Amino acid sequence: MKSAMSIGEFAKLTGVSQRTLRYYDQIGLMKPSHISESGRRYYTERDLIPLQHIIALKYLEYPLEEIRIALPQTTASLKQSLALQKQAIVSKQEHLAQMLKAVDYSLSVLEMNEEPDTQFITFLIHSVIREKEHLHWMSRHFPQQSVDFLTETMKTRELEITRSTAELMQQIKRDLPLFEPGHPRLQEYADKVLNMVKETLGPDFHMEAINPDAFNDVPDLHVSPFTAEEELKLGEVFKIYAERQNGEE
Amino acid sequence: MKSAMSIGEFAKLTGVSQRTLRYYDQIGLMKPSHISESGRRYYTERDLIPLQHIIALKYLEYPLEEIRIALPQTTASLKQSLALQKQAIVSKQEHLAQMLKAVDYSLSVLEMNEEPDTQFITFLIHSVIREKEHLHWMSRHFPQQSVDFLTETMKTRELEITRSTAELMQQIKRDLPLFEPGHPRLQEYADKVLNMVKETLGPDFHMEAINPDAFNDVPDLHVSPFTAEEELKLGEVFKIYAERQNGEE
DNA sequence: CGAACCCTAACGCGGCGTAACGGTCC
DNA sequence: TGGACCGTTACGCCGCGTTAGGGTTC
Repeated sequence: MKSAMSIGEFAKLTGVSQRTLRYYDQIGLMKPSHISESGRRYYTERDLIPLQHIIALKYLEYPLEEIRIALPQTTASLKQSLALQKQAIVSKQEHLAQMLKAVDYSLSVLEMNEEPDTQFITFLIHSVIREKEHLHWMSRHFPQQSVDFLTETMKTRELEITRSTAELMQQIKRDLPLFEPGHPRLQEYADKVLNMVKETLGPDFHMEAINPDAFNDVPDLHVSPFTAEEELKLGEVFKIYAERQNGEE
Repeated sequence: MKSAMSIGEFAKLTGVSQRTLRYYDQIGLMKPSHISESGRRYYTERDLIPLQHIIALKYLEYPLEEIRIALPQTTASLKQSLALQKQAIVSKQEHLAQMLKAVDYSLSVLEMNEEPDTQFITFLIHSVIREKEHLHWMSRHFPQQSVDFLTETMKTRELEITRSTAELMQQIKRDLPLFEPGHPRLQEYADKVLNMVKETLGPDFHMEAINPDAFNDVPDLHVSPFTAEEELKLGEVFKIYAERQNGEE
């Protein structure tokens, strides 16, 4: 029975640093079994148990203050506290899943082309950040049918759709300054955009059904893949596209 | 064009606090477009773009210092940096999955019985913390066949096995002080334990094949569901069990 | 006696929140 | 002129790591 250890020995035995042990002593979380007259801390095997408790709860990311409270707790409150902690873990997992999605989008766009735009990456990440708000906004302003269609589509084809949308936007950004709004190249892009919209929102979706006021209400203000100038020119492109469509019919 | 905003207006517009904007100014991460003679900060719409970049990278949990470096970066290094960030996210996810497992074990044990033991919960959490080391230790000292069997079993029946193991240990802890080592109740427990071992390590596993020295090498020292006294008494129980087995055959 | 250990005190980290106290704008 | 805004300065948070400077043990 090696009953009394110095702080150094105890630290080696447990893998907890001397500084940490002194800190736990200081905040009253765990005091050593004995303290000599000269102030030296001596630990025994009995100190292992509370320390292992602390390590276990720290692993679950309890703050030290909570650990102090939780250590001498009853079953009921322990259960409750663990349930809370579980909730916290789950929401962190959700957060991480979102982050992972954002990174994956960004990486797949970066791999796609030579000269990517940081603004574009930013846009992608923001579209993940604001995903929930966007959906909420849509369910306020778009027909329920379209929202359902989108949710369904996203479940299975999210990465694919994000990628091709991103690719299309990049092409538009590249060619927009090179051609007139009426040029076949840009008109083709307009057509592609509308097809993508139909693909994601369903064939029954029509832009005309949306109240234009809805767009004054868009949540993530000012985060767009396009500059103000680009958006203006794009507006012209779509105007011409609409006119030609009406003319043909 | 409302081009110049005070810090208050800009904060409302972007949802970023005044304190944060001043802090970003202070550390040179993002300075306002203009500063008046009296020292007031004025922001314009142009300031939105770098701020959105910052928000996006913060979302990916980049530290501010990295953001400052990353903002004017080339494609190649941006890609590399994102790949690193992805790695970090994935390992955090793994960590969270482990935490979740630990909490779930603990909760399922707490739900199982009336009078649970904090030491027992601690043991469960530590068994998750040390999972990898345990497996590594086993692959050094146990036959490969048994390790493979265990890995396979765990893939499908982990929670179930953990639960029943926990239940058995709790029963043992409860009855151990009440009976003599040779008592049928305790002998039955010994039998159950050996059956559980066979169930998880495979029917071909035999304790005698293991070098006793292996147990001087166990990684998570001193974290056991039993006290030293309990372990001693348990030793006697198993000794008697082994003698009776040999006698019968 | 000296090396190896121990002690306390104090700063630093990151990203702000939150006073406290005073100047500036309309 | 007064109230709403703005400014700087500085402490606090959390869980220690990391000196710095000195005492104790064998």
